[in-house]
Amino acid sequence: MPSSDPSQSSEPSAPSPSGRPTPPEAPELIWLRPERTGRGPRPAHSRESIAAAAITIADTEGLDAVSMRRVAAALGAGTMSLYNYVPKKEHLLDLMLDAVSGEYRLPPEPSGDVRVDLTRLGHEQLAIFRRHPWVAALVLTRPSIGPNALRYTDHFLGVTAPSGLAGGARMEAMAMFNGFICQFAQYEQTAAAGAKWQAEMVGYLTQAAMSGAYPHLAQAFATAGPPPDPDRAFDRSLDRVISAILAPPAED
Amino acid sequence: MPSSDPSQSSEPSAPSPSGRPTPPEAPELIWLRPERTGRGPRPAHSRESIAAAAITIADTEGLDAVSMRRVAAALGAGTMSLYNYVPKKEHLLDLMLDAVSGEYRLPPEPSGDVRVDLTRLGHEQLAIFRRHPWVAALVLTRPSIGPNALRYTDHFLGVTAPSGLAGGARMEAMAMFNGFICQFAQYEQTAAAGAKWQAEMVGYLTQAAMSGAYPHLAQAFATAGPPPDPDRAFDRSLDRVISAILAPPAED
DNA sequence: CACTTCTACGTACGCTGTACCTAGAGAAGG
DNA sequence: CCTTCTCTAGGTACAGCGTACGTAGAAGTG
Repeated sequence: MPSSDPSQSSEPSAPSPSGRPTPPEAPELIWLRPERTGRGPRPAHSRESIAAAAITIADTEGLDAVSMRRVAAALGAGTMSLYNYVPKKEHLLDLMLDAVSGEYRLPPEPSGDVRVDLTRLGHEQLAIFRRHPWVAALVLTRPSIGPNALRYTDHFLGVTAPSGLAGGARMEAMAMFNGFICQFAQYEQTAAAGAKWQAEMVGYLTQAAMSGAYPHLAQAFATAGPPPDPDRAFDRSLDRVISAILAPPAED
Repeated sequence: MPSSDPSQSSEPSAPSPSGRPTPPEAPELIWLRPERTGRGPRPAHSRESIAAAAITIADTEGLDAVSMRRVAAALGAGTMSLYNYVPKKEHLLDLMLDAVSGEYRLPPEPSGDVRVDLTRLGHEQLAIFRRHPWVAALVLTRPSIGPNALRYTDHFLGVTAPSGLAGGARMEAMAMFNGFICQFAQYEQTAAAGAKWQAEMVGYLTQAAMSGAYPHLAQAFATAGPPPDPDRAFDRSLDRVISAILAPPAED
């Protein structure tokens, strides 16, 4: 089928006539690139194994430790060999995120109570974020929707179907839902990262509150009780988010 | 006063007796470090001018272009001189974020209507995020509270004071409020970043929806109307967030 | 068989953050 | 005054990063 005349090409996207074939329009999205074309030798690795290796590194040593060299070494491959599987490092991150999204255990059928289903889903999401501390920060800055994330999306849409909200509204709802949980997890992570940082922060805040320059902050400090249990705080806020989601749309 | 006997030092935080004085406990938080100690020559730059230079670079060339060398060059200084002002690059980012927080124009008195005040505040925040496209991604991953951010916090607490919520609850409310706006801005940014990316994403999604593997996604696609105006979508979702915030706490 | 197309991977480049060191400026103590 | 001490300025250097490019060989296609 590629035997058409190569001489005339009005489009600038045509393959260059030079030595290297210059794959004409390699999609930016890695999910649109086939993992295997069938020609040539069989690859020694798979996207799955690559993602797993990278995730192991990120879990144990942090996301900064995930470099192309490091992952390649973990696979027993040369550094540049990785680029046969992953055109850019960003795509490696995409693979990692989607692999983590594969950890969701989604019940096959909605329970019938939207609140119950969403609460369950939220807890599962938080558990995943806690299991992989690097995920929250990554997903906040890099939205990427692989096959497993699509499964999650589909599940969310199914669970919220009885709410009476339209498709677009449920998409927005999912964005709010995920966003809240992500940020909660991210906050937990940074707080847990450095005890010294947290101690200094508390000192700085109290000092600021007592300086008189921030009266409402001082008042809030005074009326604030003991630091809340994170799990209870999560449940409380998640409840608010779910309520916000399920409220009937405003008639403006 | 520092003429006490240096021989015995029971505390491990004492300056080491070696040649270098080893600044005993430099705080990790840059806001706890004095900008100037009074000794030695006057610095040629200020935190403010450094932050301004870095912000200009980030605004025009993106956050990735903000490197220590680049900022130093913009200031007409040697690369390593920057480290006299900023112990680590992270702290430069802290300076940038707080400088941007200084752009808030906060009305001196609450209007009396909490919803109105919060809506106004949200719009101002979104405007800032749109003015500085790099801020959203940064603040999502790096919470840092400088003096200007404290002003904002204080304002928020003041505005929400009539809501009847306790101090801690209003802190959580602020986290949700800021988090939502941040994420909205961040989504806008990534969507605006690459038209090609967006086009591919749409193609990928529709293809996925039609594949039959994601029935609810397909259904949502079918019932979804035209892509909503971003400003209207923001207002709609912001309204929901404010409602969630102002709802009385659950009595569980 | 030849031909094409793939994989594997070494080398190399430009860039990053920053540890360390040397000068010299200028305030503080005698 | 001079000495001393602390600060600033900035050069050099290093380890590590992402990745462009080129080459060698394996595997599937005609």
